Amino acid sequence: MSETESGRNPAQIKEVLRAIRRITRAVDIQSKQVTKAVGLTVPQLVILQAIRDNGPVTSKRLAEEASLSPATLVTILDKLEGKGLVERRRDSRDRRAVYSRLTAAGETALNGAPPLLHAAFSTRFSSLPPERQREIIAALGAVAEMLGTGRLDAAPVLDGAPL
Amino acid sequence: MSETESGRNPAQIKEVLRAIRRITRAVDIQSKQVTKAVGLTVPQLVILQAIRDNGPVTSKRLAEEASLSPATLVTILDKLEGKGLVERRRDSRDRRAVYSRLTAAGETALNGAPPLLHAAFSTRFSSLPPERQREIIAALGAVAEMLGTGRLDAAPVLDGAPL
DNA sequence: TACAAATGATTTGAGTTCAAATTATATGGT
DNA sequence: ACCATATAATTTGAACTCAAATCATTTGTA
Repeated sequence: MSETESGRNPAQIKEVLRAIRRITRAVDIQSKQVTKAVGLTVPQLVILQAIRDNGPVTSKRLAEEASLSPATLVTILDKLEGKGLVERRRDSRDRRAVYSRLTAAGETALNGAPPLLHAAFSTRFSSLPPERQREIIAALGAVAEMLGTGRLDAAPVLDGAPL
Repeated sequence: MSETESGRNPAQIKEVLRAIRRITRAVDIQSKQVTKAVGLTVPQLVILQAIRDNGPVTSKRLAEEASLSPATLVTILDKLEGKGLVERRRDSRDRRAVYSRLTAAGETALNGAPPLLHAAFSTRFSSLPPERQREIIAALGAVAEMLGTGRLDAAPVLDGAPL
């Protein structure tokens, strides 16, 4: 079945789509498991981390940081605020902007949180040769790029791993 | 801190997670665009294709084929049946099983459907050297494998190794 | 000054996704 | 035959996701 056609190759494209679906599903399932274990979903943990790592930060920036739409971000922030893990406050200078910061409870929750990707994945991935790890990350990044995510400030992603 | 070789490399893992989020987002956005253009979402199209390619087929098989949970599959099948593109019928021998098939309208809809991944992606991906294409597909597959083979069972994600 | 355009956050509406519980049917063991 | 277990589909409940519309505020321009 190995025809090496140089033009469009729908079969290859289909493979890509298929792999993406498998990855998405695996992540979803993992997310449910984490949720059951810690009471926080993966997106919630991601945002919590982003707030911790960036200090008081606007919603706009958080959305970019986490590759989420503003709409999605707000719903997650609503949940986190509802749980008392995050505090939102309007900037007094520019009253359109809203800054989020962790509460003490938020810090605590984050410290007790599990790794965001399945432990088994971490183990397997870490046991690959560093070179292979870089290849995989580069490939994922390339796919994201080609899919048009480009939009973002793409610079920092490619530290010494040229495609 | 020199954590060069202690095994785990959180930074790399984080890169992977980040890339996956970007891919997921790109696919979501693409899906919305397709929906607006065709009136069918990407998952709906995927299932439609799977039915066409597999003939009358059980829900269980469809779920596996598309890497979706049974629950998700049913809701999509509900939508497709509601639109008159798919027909479900119980097997008379094994009355637990339900077979889906395309209606004439379903065939038509599928013939007019656009490629499932953004045209821009197809162009870019197809213009890569075949070898690079294979590399990327292999990398995606490897990630799916490492994530998915979760084989669940007993993998308590406890011991609070924080991220 | 006044008013339009831009910006930031939010709400609304529709869809997807999963686990867990439920319903219906089949199969295997006693 | 009878009942326990297994299998297939479905329902239920809770999150996530986005685009588009909306509200509030700021900035730029006539």
